[in-house]
Amino acid sequence: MDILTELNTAQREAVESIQGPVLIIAGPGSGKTRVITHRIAYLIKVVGVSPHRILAVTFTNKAAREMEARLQRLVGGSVGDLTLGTFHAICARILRRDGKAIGVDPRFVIYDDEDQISLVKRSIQDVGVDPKQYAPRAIASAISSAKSRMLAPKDYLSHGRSYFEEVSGRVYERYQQLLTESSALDFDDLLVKVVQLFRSNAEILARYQNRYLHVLVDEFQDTNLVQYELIKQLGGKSRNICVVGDPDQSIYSWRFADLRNILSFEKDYPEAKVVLLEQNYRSTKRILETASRIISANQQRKPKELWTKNETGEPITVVETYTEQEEAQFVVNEIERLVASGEAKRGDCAVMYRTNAQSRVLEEAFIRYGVPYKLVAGTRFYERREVKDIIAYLRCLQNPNDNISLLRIVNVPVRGIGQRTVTELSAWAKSRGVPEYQALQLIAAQPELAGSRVNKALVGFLNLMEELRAKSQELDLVELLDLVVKRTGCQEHIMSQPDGEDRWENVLELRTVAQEYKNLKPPEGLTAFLEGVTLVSDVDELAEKVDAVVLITLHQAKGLEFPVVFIVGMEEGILPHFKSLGDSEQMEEERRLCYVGVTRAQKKVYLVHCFRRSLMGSSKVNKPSRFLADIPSYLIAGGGLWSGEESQVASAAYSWNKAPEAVSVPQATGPELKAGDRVRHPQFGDGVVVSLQPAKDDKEVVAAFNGIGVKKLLLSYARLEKVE
DNA sequence: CGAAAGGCTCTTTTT
DNA sequence: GAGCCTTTCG
Repeated sequence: MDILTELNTAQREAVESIQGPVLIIAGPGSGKTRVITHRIAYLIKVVGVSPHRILAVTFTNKAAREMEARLQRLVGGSVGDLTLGTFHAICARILRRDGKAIGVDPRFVIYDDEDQISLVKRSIQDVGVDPKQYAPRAIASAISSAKSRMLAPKDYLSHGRSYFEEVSGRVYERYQQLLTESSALDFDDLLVKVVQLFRSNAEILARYQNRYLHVLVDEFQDTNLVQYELIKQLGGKSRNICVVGDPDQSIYSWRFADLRNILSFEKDYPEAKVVLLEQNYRSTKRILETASRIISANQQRKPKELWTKNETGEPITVVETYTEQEEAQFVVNEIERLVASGEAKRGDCAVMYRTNAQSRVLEEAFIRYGVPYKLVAGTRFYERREVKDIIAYLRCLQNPNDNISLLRIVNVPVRGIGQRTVTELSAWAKSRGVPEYQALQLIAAQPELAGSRVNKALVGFLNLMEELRAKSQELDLVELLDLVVKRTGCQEHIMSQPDGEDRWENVLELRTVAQEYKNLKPPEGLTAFLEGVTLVSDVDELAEKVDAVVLITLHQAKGLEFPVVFIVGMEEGILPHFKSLGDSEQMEEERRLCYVGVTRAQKKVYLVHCFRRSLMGSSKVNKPSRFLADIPSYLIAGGGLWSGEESQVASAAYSWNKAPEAVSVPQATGPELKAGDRVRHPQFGDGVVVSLQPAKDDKEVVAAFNGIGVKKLLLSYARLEKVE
C-alpha cells in the first residue's frame, strides 16, 4: 500500500484513523500537508470513498491548488469533484446555489476590505455620527468581530457596554441594511449566511450533511467561531471530522481566529482521537532549537517536544546594521554572496518582515543591485485603483444594485458628475428607498427631471451602463472587458495620469486573468471572474518558476518553506509590533509570529535588526527585539556577539563590515555612460539613461526602461550594456 | 465641475 | 510617508 509506506508511525495513524473525529496537532515541518493529502488519497484509493463525498478546507487558494496537484500525483489522475477550497470560496459556492432560501440574491457581489470601509463610512453618516470621532476602520473591525461571533445587530446592541459599542451597533444595523440593498455580502457574511442557511433550513443542511462523509480542515488554529460552527454543521451527521493545526502557529487572532476552537473540539467530540506530529523534517537542529527557545517563553501554551534527525546545521546569524537601508543592503549582499559561493540560489532565499511598509526599502535595494526578487503583495494587485475601477464596472453589470461600485465609477473617467450631484443623487435615492441605479432609471423615465444639464450627464451614464449590461449577456468575458474599456474611455483616462503606462499594464494583466474565464457562458464567466478576483490572496499568485528572492510578510509566509530565511526588523516596536507591547496575549502572538518565521527555514536563518529606523517620516532608535534575547549564544554565529538587552552597535557593526568583503567590492566598472545613452538591462530590457550621479565608490544610474518605467541602478551591479 | 494644493490623520498582520 | 479630505482657484 504505497500511500502508507512513506509515512512515519504518527503520520500513518493520522491517515488511517478515518472513523470518527480526529485532532492532529502538527508542529512546523512535521509533514502536515502530506498527512492531509495522503489521508484523502487513502480515503479515495483504499477505502473507496467517492471524492464527491469529501470536503477539504484550506487557508489559502494556493494551498488548495497545491493540495490538488499533490493529490493528483498520489491518486494518479483526476480527483473528481472533491470539494476543496477556502472557507470563503466554499461558502460563496453554497450561497450562489442555495442562498435564495434565506433571501440571498444569487447575483450577490462580494465586498472586500476597501468596499467594506466605504460602506461603513456611509453607514456612519446615515446614522448621524461624526466619522472623525469614530474611525471607520475601528467600527468595521467591531462589526467583523460581532459577525465572527454570529451576533446580529440587535444581539450586538443588547450586549453593548460602552458608548463605542452602542455607536458601532447602530452603524452595524445600517451597514447590514445597505449591504442587503446592494445585494452584497462582505467576507464575514459569506460564512455567517451559510450558518444561518443551515440553521433555518433543515432540508438543505441534510443535503450537505449526507453528501459530506469526510470533512478535513487545515490550519485549524486560525479558524474563528463561525467557521467552527460551519464545520460542526457540515460534519454533523458523519462526525468524520479531521482537523489539523498547531496552536503555536496561531497568528490570526486579530481576524478573530479563536484558539479555543481546539479546546472546544476536544469537548464537543470527546471520542476524538488526538495525534501529535512532533518529528520535524524541514529544519536543522539549530534552527529547530532556536525556534523552540523563542516559543517556549510563551506562558499560555502546552509544551511540545519537537525533534529532528536532520543535521546540526549552521549557527543562526544575528546582525545589527545602522539604518534600514543598510539592513536591506546587508540582505542583498549576503544573498549575492551565497549565490556566488554556490551555497544557495536566489529562489532559495526569502526575506520576511512584520509590516508591508518594510518591503519598500528592501525593494529599492534589490532594484539598485539588479537582483531579481518577487514581492508578495505591496499594493495588492486587485486593490489598485485602475484595476478596481474596471472591476467596479463589471460588478455593476452583474449587479446594478451594487452601490459602492456604482458610486466609485459614476464619474470615472470624469463625465461631468461632480461631488454635489452624487450626494444629491444618493439623498434622492435614499428618500425613495431605492438603490442609486434605480434612482437613475427613475430620473431617465421622467423628461422633466432628465432635462437639466447635470441630469443629462446622469442619464448618459445610465444609458452607457444599460448598453453594457445588455452586452454582458452575450459577450464572453474578454470581449466584455474590452468593450467596457472602449466605451468608457478608461484607456485614455489612465494613460493621461502619472504612471499611466504602468497602470495600463495592470489593466492588461487583468485582461490576461480574464482570459481564463473566456470559455464560460456569458453571465457565468462574469460571476466566476468577480468571485475569483475578490477571494484570491497574494500568496496565491506566488509563481514558482522564476529564480528570484521572495519578499513576504511573516503572516503570508505561514505554510511555506525556504532553505534560507532572513527576518528583518527584529526590533522592539517592529517585531514585536508596538501595538502589542502593552498586552500579554498579543505579545504571545507576536512571539508565535517570530516562531513561524524561524521555522520556515530549512538551512540558514538570519535575524537582522537596525539601530535606527525611520518610521512615518521621523527617525527612531529601536532596541533589539526581546525575542533575540531568548536565543542562547551557543546557537548564534560568532559565539554570542549578541548578549541581550544592550544594543551592540560596535560588535554587530563588525559582522556587518565583514560581510561585504566576500562580495566583489563595488567599483564603478561598467560602460561609460552619459544621459541620453541607450542601454540594455538583463531584466528590464531596453531603456534610456536619464541621469548619472556619483555614489560612494560607484555611480547611480537613473534609467527609463520601455514598458517598465524609471529605475535607479548602481552601475557596477546592474549589468548594463550600452546599445549603439 | 474639476484640477491642484494644502492640511490632516494614522499607520499590523488578510480571507 | 501616504492616503484621504477639504479648500481654493480657474
